[in-house]
Amino acid sequence: MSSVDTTGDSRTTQGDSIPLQASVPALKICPHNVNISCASCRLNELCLPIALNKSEIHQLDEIVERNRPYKKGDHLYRQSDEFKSVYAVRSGSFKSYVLSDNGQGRVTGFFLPGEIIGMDGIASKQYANSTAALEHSSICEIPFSQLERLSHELPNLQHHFFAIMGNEIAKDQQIHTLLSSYTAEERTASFLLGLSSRYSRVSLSPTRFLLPMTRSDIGEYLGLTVETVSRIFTGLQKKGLIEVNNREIELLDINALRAIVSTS
Amino acid sequence: MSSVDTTGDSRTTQGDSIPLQASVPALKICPHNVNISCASCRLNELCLPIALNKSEIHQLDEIVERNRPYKKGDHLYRQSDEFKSVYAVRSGSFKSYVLSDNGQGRVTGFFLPGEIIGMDGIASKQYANSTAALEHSSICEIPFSQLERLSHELPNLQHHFFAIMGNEIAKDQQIHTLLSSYTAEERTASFLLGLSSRYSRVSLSPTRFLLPMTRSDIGEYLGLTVETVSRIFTGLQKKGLIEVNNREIELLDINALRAIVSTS
DNA sequence: CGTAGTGTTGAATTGAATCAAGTGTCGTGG
DNA sequence: CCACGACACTTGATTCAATTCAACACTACG
Repeated sequence: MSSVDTTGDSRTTQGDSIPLQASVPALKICPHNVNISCASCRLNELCLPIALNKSEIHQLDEIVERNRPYKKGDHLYRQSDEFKSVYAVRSGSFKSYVLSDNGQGRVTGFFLPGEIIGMDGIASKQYANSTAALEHSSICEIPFSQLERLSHELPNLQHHFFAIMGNEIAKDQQIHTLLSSYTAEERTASFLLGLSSRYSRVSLSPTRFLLPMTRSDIGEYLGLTVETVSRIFTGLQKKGLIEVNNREIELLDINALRAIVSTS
Repeated sequence: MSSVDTTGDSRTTQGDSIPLQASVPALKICPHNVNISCASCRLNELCLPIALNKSEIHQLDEIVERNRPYKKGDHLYRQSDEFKSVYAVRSGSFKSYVLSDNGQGRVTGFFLPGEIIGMDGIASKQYANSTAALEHSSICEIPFSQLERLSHELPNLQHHFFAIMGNEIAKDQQIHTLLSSYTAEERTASFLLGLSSRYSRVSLSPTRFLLPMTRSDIGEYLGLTVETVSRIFTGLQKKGLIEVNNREIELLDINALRAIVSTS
């Protein structure tokens, strides 16, 4: 299942007209290589293998399926599909969303390298949302029944997966607080700071990165309209806290952004 | 630990001046009995023991600590306390909340009998919120390290606890959608319907129950002010969809409430 | 019996949504 | 390589849902 092409970095620079990635540390993680193992994966310190020893990692490797890369817009799964696997992002990014009755979507999450997708399907045995690639991306698919079996054998893995799920729960509750009491500017600042720390987690710049999602995605995620997100961005720019050019963003004053968030 | 008093039902009717519980099926689950086992617990079909066989339930019983009942306002734990246990509500109800920097609280969840509290602390090893009893309540405390150990031994328990956590994740994401795109009326209707199905899950009336929380708690949970919650309640009452008397509520037209929710 | 907490209602204000009109950007096919 | 069309983004003017401010009623408890 996986001696596909290597696809390489054909699209690393997709979307920048300015020669940006030449002057600064990489703005992207790229290797969409399918012939990689957990043991050699650059993300193994923050993904599932964390806390596993060599032989355990090898066992994990056995159950991980590395599919061919996903193009922008390709779906990992759709709402109500039978739950089968969780997915670890290896490169690129994804968004999860639900379609409300009136047809318009609401984004429930964004996923960057090293993060786990699909845990919302565990209980009901079907996915509660749809998940699509925001750019050319690659994925490790982990069939859940096998993950359960292996967790049973490896207490470290069980412990770690409990922790991953607990982390998801804690994160979701922070968002609950964010949405229930923060203003548009506070939400947006918090969102940018969140992205910042997630990028720095995978050794990318915490102050300069490309937004893989549209303003509309951000708005749907934060409970705001596109227009408001746009206005807040230009507002923050005018205050000198950030610098936005299209999808490229630089956080000029992290502390001031933090101050905005903790106002609430 | 746990041959404390039995405390009984001293306060089952706390809060109702109208002789309500005489005329309808019990509005409350009451036994705050500490001398109960998972095997004999009325909630064992929906709490942790689900899917366990007799001998497995017995093993679970061994690690569960049944503390003395909690009075209204008593805390299970506080924000930043070291994470040690998860808790299953046996009777009564609880709320989780965080205090924002400016001092005012934000409710992150309500917990009814059979539901599990404290999973937000698993990843970071400390609780992300404080949790307090909303009324006289009783709890089963399950030390997490022991739950992990036992989960390792009992695949059924591991499977079920993954499901419980997955369910929490799915539920949190529904709230994300609720908060990011529903109007005040839609949120409130959805909240009432949610309570309704959770009460019916523990064999209480799905159409007539006592709200254990204040309007202010509801507002903080739904991202609304007290005044708005109050206005929405009276609005729904005027439309004939519900009947509210203080903390006592009756859902007169569930379908109409559902229609409000799915408008969005 | 009085006081603190809880809940209701009204009037004024406001933050974000909506409506509307544009500009900018990207990918496609000629 | 350029032109075209679709989509993404911005900005302004107006509207509206919910908050805020304010006053008051009810309830529960020591």
